[in-house]
Amino acid sequence: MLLDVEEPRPSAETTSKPPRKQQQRSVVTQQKLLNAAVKAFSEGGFKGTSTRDIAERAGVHHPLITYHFKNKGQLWRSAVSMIFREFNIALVKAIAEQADNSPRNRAATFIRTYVRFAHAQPALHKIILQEASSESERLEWLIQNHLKPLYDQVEGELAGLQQAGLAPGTNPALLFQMIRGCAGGLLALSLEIKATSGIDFDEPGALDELADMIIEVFLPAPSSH
Amino acid sequence: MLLDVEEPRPSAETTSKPPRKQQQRSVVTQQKLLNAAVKAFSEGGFKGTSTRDIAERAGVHHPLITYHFKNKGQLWRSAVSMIFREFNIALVKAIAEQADNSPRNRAATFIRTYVRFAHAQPALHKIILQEASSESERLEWLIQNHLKPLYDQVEGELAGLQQAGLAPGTNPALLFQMIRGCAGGLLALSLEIKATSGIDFDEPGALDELADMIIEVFLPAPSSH
DNA sequence: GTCTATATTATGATAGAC
DNA sequence: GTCTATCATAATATAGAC
Repeated sequence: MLLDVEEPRPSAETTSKPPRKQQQRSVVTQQKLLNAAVKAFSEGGFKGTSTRDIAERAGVHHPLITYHFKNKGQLWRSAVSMIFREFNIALVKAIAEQADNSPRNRAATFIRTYVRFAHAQPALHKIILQEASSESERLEWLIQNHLKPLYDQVEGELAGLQQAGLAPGTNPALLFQMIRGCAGGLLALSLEIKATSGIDFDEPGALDELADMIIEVFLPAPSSH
Repeated sequence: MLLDVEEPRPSAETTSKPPRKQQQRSVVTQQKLLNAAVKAFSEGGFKGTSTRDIAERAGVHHPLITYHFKNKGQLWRSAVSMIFREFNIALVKAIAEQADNSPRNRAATFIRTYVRFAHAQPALHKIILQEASSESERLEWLIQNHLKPLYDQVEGELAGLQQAGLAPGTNPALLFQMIRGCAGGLLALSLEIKATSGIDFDEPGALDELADMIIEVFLPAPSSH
């Protein structure tokens, strides 16, 4: 059966029907396809990526994409939702684990988490870059389901920081976008940046250097060490 | 005949042969194709853009692409070289026209010029974003022919600013990339940024607000007004 | 310099055997 | 749930008429 990752069917506990064991086996195939799709779409964009390429990367026959995800567009949505879900989990976890829960420290934690995640999963930002280049149904879907909720979540925090004199500028929206561009945006360009300016974000310490500099520049608060 | 935009043949004045009038007429077609290619490639990436689409946008029959540019890859290179040439012209002009030629003012002029150009010609940065997502011959060519020369040109300036205490951080490469990400990177995402955070870079003053904030954040020097 | 026609391959999606 | 075979379309590129 077709499994829609966006709206999973009710679990066996909540239905009177017995669970279908065949679905559980297919989860492996779906995961392989999703991982391959994330990588392929982030590299080639939606139009520039063929379903055959995704199937090859996953080590799966290409008609299985239609079987599990109905079509190319649904596979793309499922793949995008997966990486945003992982990012949100990482973010919630990092915020929960921090000792000092002051506004400035929450912002610093957000930046460090964003930088680390964008390095571990550069597809998060690469896919945004690929899709934001022109109007499309996919871009609208991406904004409405993932980017706008994330922005709304952070905006209030930044405005508070600015009013407290802990962040520069007067436009919190602009401040957020600049931080995002310096964190995720730079990590998405790491291939080019390594070649032009010699910065290798894979080297130990490079990620922390970037995060520290972003914090130094955008949150020039009293020293915390 | 096939005209290579990268290495134009010598002008009629420098050769003993008479000028070919047919070539002069074909320049119009080539220019239409180049303009269409810049737009199409910046929106869909290389793989995601078809030569038929480019020909349609240019209002030209698609076999003419092969005729004028040999193949899709050569058309891409010619289009990219065109926008970088325009950018370099704008940059040289802006630096030459400024009154105060101090290092800090040169940097500020660079930022303002970059922001304005990235808004007028978002393809400059969009094409970089599209290509930097994965390794390819095109990315290597882009780095070697355009990105590395531009970086080398700016690096020394920034290191000087940092040593004079006029710019934050210790890594001039990182500083350059962050400025680039905040300027060109944000303008390339203007569709998404408008939808998520309401910033419209087409509105009067929005570009100056961005440039001012970049200068405020990255060049926190004595006030110049 | 411009056009039509076409060769060849790649792509998204489906049908039906197992 | 998995596979082979296949269809219809779109892609890059070329050949050759005008």
